[in-house]
Amino acid sequence: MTETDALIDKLAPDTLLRAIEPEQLANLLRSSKRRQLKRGEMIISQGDDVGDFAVVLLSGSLKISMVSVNGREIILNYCSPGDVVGEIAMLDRGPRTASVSASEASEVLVIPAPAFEAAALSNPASTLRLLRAMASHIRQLNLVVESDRTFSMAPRLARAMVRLLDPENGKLRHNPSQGDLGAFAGLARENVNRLLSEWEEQGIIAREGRGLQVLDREYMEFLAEFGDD
Amino acid sequence: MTETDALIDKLAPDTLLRAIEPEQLANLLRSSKRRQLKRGEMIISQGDDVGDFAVVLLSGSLKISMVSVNGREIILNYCSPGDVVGEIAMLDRGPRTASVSASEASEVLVIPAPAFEAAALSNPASTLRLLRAMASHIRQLNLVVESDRTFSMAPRLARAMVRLLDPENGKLRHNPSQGDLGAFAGLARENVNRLLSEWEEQGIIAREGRGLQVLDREYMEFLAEFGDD
DNA sequence: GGTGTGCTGTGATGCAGATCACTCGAGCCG
DNA sequence: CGGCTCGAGTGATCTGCATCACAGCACACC
Repeated sequence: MTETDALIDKLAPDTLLRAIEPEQLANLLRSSKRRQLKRGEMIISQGDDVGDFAVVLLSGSLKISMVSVNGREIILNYCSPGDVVGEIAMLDRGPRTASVSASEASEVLVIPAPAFEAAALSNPASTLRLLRAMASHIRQLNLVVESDRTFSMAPRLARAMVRLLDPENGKLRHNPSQGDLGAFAGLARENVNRLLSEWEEQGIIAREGRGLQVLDREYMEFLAEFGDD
Repeated sequence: MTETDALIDKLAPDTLLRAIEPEQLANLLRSSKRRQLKRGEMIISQGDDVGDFAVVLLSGSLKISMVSVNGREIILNYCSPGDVVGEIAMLDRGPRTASVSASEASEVLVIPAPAFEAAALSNPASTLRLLRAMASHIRQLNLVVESDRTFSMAPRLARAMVRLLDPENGKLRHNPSQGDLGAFAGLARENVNRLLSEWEEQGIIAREGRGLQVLDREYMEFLAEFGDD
């Protein structure tokens, strides 16, 4: 338990858990379970029809994805430590419409609905933080719809890459494969490949084995914002 | 003021405003302004960089849309009385990334951010209602991304029409033109036309002037859920 | 060593759906 | 009234991107 406390202390300062009063937090930790996930392991499966818990990522990285009826995988988002997942089905009491799995070995906190709600509502600061996080999520999704509908491949991929970009070092977080990038940005793996090759040739990105490095961030962000028409 | 009270009483029983305690509600009404909108009039414009108010629709119907850089209009959603709009930019304090306009003569309540937050947070029931509404919104958007990416025209249009369907009478709410339907479902107006003609021929829908009536709802919902592959 | 299994790289082909280019009818108004 | 704008309807064309069909490569596991 104290290790968890330690972990939480290490989280980014603006995460939901950090906004909860110490005593409420202790409460929440008491009723939650920590769980270790191996790479690829699922914590939430699309189709489960009771979503009575939420998950907070403590360390590692999670992938939120859904498989549509025709069998194609869509990666909705990646998560970093401090992020909350699974709140949607928990809050609106609907079925799980997406899966969550570990994209690398991870540690999570599994919080039962009542404990989560109690903690989130326990003080206005944490409630507002949750509301703001959900608001940003909606804004983000609106942008995804916009680019899916009106952008061509290149700017769509650029937008996906900017979303994954680590501002610190210009590398992509979560180390997605080309296939993953395709599922995230909404284009075929083959075309991801072609675009990356092209960008590498132009010196916009560099590839070192599995990882991608964005060299010309200006250009990338321009493309992500305005397309190439 | 009392007229507004009367209006609110007439709203569907499960709207956000109805979940607020009477005294808080009175408070909120005091600091808010009612406003009449003519058909087409805008209440929120994409690009405004302060979003310090939210809007509750009292009567009429609103259209939430955005224009992407390449000039195409995307209709994100339609709203019915009782719905809240503009909370996203208000909550996360970002710029307005979408516009809201009246798709018919409407009456709205314009609520300043502080009053809105105070009211929403004033009791757990209203907070939870707001959280749930936002959760459903996110779920809905995930489905939109799914269909945009993996469905062909017909099921995409079907999904859009099901979203607009009034379960009472099988008609479409908000009377969208074919162009609107296209912007809502993500396909070209010409193709909306072709699909509607086809469906009319097959007796799945009927057209009476501007309005659309869904005759075979089973079929429509099947298409919307499973596509046609 | 051999034989998976997963990711990458690249050409050739096909097609769904956007776009273009119209016509036609229905208000609406100066 | 003629001229306007706005929506519906419908063919012909064009093209971006998915799909198919490979080949090469690293790394694991027996």
